[in-house]
Amino acid sequence: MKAFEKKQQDEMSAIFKALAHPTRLWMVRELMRNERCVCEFVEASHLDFSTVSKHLSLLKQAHLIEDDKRGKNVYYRLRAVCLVSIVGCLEDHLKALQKERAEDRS
Amino acid sequence: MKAFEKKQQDEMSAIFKALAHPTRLWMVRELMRNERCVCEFVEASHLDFSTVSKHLSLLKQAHLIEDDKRGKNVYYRLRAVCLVSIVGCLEDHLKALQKERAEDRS
DNA sequence: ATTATTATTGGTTATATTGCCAAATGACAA
DNA sequence: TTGTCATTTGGCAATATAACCAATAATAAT
Repeated sequence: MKAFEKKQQDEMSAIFKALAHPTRLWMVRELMRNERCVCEFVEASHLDFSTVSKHLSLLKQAHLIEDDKRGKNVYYRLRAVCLVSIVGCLEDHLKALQKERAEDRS
Repeated sequence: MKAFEKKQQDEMSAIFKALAHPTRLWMVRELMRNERCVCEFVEASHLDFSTVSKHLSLLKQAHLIEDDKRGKNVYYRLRAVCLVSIVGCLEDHLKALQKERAEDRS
């Protein structure tokens, strides 16, 4: 494999790794609806501030979200628009699997 | 969050986790082209047979691929067709990022 | 039947990830 | 300046992951 292909593959698996944690996937899906500040995630998740901040920073490193300091707060929003279609695609896939399982049972 | 939503979210992050390892992502991309038997992956990756087998079994557990024993060999093939568009989507995203970086440098 | 081939499973060790706490930073407010 | 609020960073303990080797299973070939 050529070097730039390898690099792209590693970047892509870093993106998947960022989405691989339930909390981070939840965060991304929240940001698909609207921007949010860190404290809103803290409140909704009952996780420590530091934990939330680290999850967000990991998503940012993967270039999936971006941030923006306004007043006292740091606001995060979606950067990778393609996540919307990716999540939609996988939702359909999971629904199809569930339907298969339901039919197998009957 | 409702229970079935939570379950779906966990299943989805399991899918992302399965794709998060460079070797497994490579495997999926190979299977996007054609079915392959375990020994072909072993040969191409220079990894141990057991390592390859475990990676494949993880992808199978995530319902992304399926297998089929024929003769001496176990053949794996893609099950989740949506992976094709997902990978394509992310390739475009990464290319766009790279272009941005190139423009920032100039 | 015996042996060879292909793949999976179990066990171990090294490394990575996650979560919390405590401490540091940065911006606004008094 | 001093203090306060929102966030980030560093450090630590618990848990999860990945790689290899060895042992086992299943099937094909002799």
